[in-house]
Amino acid sequence: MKIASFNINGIKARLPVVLDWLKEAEPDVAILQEIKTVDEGFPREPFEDLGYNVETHGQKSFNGVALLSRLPLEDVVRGLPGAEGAGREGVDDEEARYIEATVVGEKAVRICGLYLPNGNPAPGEKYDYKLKWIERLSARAEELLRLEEPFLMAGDYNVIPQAEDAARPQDWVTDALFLPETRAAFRRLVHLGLTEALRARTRAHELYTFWDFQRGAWQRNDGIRIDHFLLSPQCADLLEDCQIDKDLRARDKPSDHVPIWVKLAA
DNA sequence: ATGGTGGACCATCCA
Repeated sequence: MKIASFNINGIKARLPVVLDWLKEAEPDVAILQEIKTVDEGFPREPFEDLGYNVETHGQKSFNGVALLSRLPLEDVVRGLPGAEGAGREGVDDEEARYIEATVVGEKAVRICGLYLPNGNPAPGEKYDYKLKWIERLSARAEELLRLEEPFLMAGDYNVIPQAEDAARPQDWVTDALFLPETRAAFRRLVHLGLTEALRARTRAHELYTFWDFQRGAWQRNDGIRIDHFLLSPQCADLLEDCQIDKDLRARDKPSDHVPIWVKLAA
């Protein structure tokens, strides 16, 4: 089973790119972030025409996540638990950033798709919200780990785990994506017992998933690795491959992110 | 210190 994650930065602007990618990459499951539309505004038909079931958790203009799957998506849950009092002043979790569903192939895999808050500027309300969001995600991971079944949490974490995951780490030292407190929170999540799929497959450097639209970041390969797959132990046992589709960034009207995918024996 | 680009959408917010 091939499962891909892609922050598409707006489905309305990215529809041709995403459809072309699906036809080429042929993932069984696609986890999308930043659809930037309400559920009713998501163009379901072109994806259904490619054989995908579609589940969305959207909002107007910002954020929004979706799951596409050739196999049925079962037990869909929208939103990350524990939003009570976790939001910024007056915001809470109207921010649509999380969706879960189960896909049953040879084995059942629980798929958690997430768009973790950016958190800038830090310090501030937005950064507090980001750190709380990671703690809520960790609490959900602990719940799922108790089941001792295959699950994965994938998406745009907005976390640069280590200096080697940025072309210019010195440019990010005061940024919410790379602050020590951010990296420590991400490390605590992983250390609950999850496996970071890409690093389980390679220690190679210059493996990035995001290049800013500004300052010619792509042309200078000034990238960062912030899109991740975290696997439960039972899921990690099924891991066959994990790669980044870097070439998507060079196309017309690209997203600022590129897809990352895993292959599971499931 | 600022503005550089891009998306959603129409006055700015977010990244």
